[in-house]
Amino acid sequence: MKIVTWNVNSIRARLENITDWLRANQPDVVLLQETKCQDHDFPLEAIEDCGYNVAQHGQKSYNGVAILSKHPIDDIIKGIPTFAEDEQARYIEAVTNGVRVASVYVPNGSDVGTEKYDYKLIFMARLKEHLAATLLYDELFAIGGDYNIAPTDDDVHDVKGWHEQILCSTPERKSLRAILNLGYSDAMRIHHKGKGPYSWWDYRSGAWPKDDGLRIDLILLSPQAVDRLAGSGVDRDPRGLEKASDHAPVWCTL
DNA sequence: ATGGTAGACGATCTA
Repeated sequence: MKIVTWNVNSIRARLENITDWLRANQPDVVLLQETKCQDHDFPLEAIEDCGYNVAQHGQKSYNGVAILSKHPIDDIIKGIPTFAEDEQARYIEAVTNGVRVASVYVPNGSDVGTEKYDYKLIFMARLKEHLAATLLYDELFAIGGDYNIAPTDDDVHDVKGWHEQILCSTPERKSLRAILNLGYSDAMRIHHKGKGPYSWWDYRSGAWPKDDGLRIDLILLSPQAVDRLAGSGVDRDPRGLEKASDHAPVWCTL
């Protein structure tokens, strides 16, 4: 069973890239972030024509998350249950093919010390509370998403340039460590040690040709899921295409 | 301290 997380930076602007990739790669489940549309504007037919069921939690202009699955999708939860007051569409969870899956779009945080940064840390604390509670179900559980946090310096091309900057600051990394410390694993790091690979390259300043990237897109797995983990990786190819998202798909197989 | 690019949307905001 192949599970993918992909920040597509607008599903409507990226539709052909996405459907081409779905047809070529045939993953079982795709966890999307930054769909950037309300539910009624989601290109449902085009995705269904690729063979997928859809669960979505969208909003106008910004954010928006979705779950695509070749299997039936049940028990859909929209928003983090421990963060009911959150007005932004950044979390969706469901059960499909016997696996609980979630798509999360963690706030970017803008700059260290800003109001948006505070919101990011609150979001991470609420996410941790929910994941702690869900861990007690002892299920196969995969939480894929754009965490907007590079876990360690190995996940950063330009370590000096990003030192204590947004996406790399110590409080952000601690908030992610706190989730891992509950008992979740960063799937990619089971198979890939050392520097890289990255999952996001800024559109600005020609980051992609220089491979000046960060690994901020992760799939976290419950212990039960890690026991079934077979492989993981980043598919860099879609990042090099015309009209590419600034993020590449990150995958694992159970 | 700023700028660089992209998307939604229709002036800026977010990333």
